[in-house]
Amino acid sequence: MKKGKETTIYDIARQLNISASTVSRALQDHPGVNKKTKKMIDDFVAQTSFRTNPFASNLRNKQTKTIGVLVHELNSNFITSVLAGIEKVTASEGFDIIIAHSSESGTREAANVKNLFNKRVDGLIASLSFDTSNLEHFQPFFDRGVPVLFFDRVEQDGHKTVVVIDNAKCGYIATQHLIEQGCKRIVHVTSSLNRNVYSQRYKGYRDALFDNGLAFEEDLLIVGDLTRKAGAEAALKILNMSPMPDGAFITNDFMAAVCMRALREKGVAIPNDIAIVGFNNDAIGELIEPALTTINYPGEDMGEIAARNLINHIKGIGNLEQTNTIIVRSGLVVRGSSVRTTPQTPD
Amino acid sequence: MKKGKETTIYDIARQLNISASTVSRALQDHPGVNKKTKKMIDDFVAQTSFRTNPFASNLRNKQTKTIGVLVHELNSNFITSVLAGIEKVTASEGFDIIIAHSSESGTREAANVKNLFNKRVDGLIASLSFDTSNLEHFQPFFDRGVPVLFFDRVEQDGHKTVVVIDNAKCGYIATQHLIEQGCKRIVHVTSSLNRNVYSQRYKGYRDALFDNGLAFEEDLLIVGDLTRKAGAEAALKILNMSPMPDGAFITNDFMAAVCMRALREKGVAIPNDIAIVGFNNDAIGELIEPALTTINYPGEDMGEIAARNLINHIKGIGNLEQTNTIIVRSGLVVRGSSVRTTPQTPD
DNA sequence: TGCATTCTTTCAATCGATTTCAATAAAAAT
DNA sequence: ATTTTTATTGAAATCGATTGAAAGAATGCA
Repeated sequence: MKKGKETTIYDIARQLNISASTVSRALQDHPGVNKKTKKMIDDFVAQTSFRTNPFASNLRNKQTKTIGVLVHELNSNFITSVLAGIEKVTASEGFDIIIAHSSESGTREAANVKNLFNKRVDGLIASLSFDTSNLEHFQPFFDRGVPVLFFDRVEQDGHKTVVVIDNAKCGYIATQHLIEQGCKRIVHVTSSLNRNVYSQRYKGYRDALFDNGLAFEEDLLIVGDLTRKAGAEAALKILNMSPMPDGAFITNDFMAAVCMRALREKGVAIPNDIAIVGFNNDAIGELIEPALTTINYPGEDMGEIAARNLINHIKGIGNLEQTNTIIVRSGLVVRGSSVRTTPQTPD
Repeated sequence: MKKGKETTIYDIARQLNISASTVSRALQDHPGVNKKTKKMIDDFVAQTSFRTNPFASNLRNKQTKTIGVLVHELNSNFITSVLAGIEKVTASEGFDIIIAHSSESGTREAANVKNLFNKRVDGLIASLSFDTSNLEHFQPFFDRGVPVLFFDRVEQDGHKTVVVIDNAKCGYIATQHLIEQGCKRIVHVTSSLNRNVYSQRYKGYRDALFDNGLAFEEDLLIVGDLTRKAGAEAALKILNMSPMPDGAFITNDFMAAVCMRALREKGVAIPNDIAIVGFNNDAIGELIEPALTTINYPGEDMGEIAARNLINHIKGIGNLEQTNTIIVRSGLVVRGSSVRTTPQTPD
């Protein structure tokens, strides 16, 4: 049984005394094949272990039926949800996905992009790494007309098709919510403001402060990466502020959880001393104490929408170049970490 | 710039007035090519946008440089770590991975296996779904001699190559630890005992009880799936037991976290009323209160080891058929959820 | 100088599926 | 009965890279 020759359409043709062309056509349900002939071929194929050779076929067709997915990191709830969404659509359309992750490094991202290009994916879905500053490395795709669709972490130049949530609005809602809980001094813990997601949330935060007549202070902005260490440092900074802030909008649930734990260990009461809102609606939010108020960020939907649009473009239904920005709905999920249980003392 | 013709080695050959064979050999660093010729070709290629056509190449070589990864679910910290480990190795070896997930369904698993087979992956790394009861659907791989390596969730028939941790030992250690903390009635919350990982952990649990002279009672075994709902139900069962157990070994950190939260909401003190040990060392364990004692389960290492062995087999270095079982080290991580802070009253 | 040896390069076949064009057979129309 | 359509099928070229065998060029040796 080991490593025998693969059956090919020629083998089938020979054994049925017909030509390979007919076999090929029959297998593709080409209309111009006699029903009886097709049945004969189908029956025969069902008995043998024939599997079509995708390389021969791709070589002719110049289509790979594969799309590349480039993400900044695999170890996050959000990303795996997106992948699940993408997978759902691609699988049903008979496309494979090749997943590459950049570990937040622009260099690795560029290498991955090049690799996916060489593998001749029919399209690309990408979320940019932390320190990606331009899209030069995507140029081969653009030049060759291979569709690229960005999601979540995107460039804000407005010339590319992107699938995002309204980060500014979410930032605004989160901050507004804290203000409504009586918070007057709200810190914002976030990451590199060069990335659209973070700069937009920051913008929303600033706008909400402004609209409510609250002053913004530089000190209230804490920028770090998204590691556990950064979360702990943020907590430390918050503790050392005086007066201590009474609210925190943290750009990521994991960071928020780390922060909360550190603060609580120092005896800070949440939400009464400081109310907290996270971002992402990760599973973790419901398991920590108090449960975390957060922005629901529909990863699976984003994945589905991205994949659907890309595949439609590839298939010639719809056109990515017409669609510029697809905004996925998102919203606030209120839980214990932000809802004050005792009345606030006025200043 | 759009969709121009791809450059091929024939184009290169024509423009340099040499034959395509020479170009092909030069690009593969074949020794029998004159240094000057090679340099000329390399220089030329560097200027053009040539990229080799992997389909033509695969068609000849009958190698896809792709390995399939079949997992039961994407939405877990453990699995993404495994994927990261696999990706690390495969990327450095120039292999692509195609990821498929079965959503814990045996039917989808079979469909995915078939698909990966048709895509002609050079090898397969798989973790079985929940309700997979036999390996029939892998038969095409076995028949054709395509290497398959199972990890974590495996069949226990001993004829396949597997990468696992010593689940029985881990179950034993976890239980022993609880006993050393003074626990006398220890529940075990787990999942389908048809899966090796859970049955082995259960075995370890039983052995530890036995070795310490503690009786096992059917009631102390709670079997469910790994959802949040199942976690909440388990907590309810525990609450309704009388006398209430004083220890819990839960097969998964997420479930443990859900359980803990539910118990605490009912006023149960952890670890003093009930000490808890989880399994997996997910990030969540350090963020909940109290922090969760757990078994460290090195996903990334398993991924790396699996990929390394598979690729070595494919490359003819080493042979999977000689290696039967690879056991990855693992161990207990003690945190607050299991360490009693007040002395236990004797019975 | 003549012949053997080593280096390079080319020729041509191959991998397997697809598709254009032509050929044949069968059915329909005149 | 003959011509025109229509339905099926087949022959052969094509996609692009690879490789064994053969030819050609360059070098060594007597």
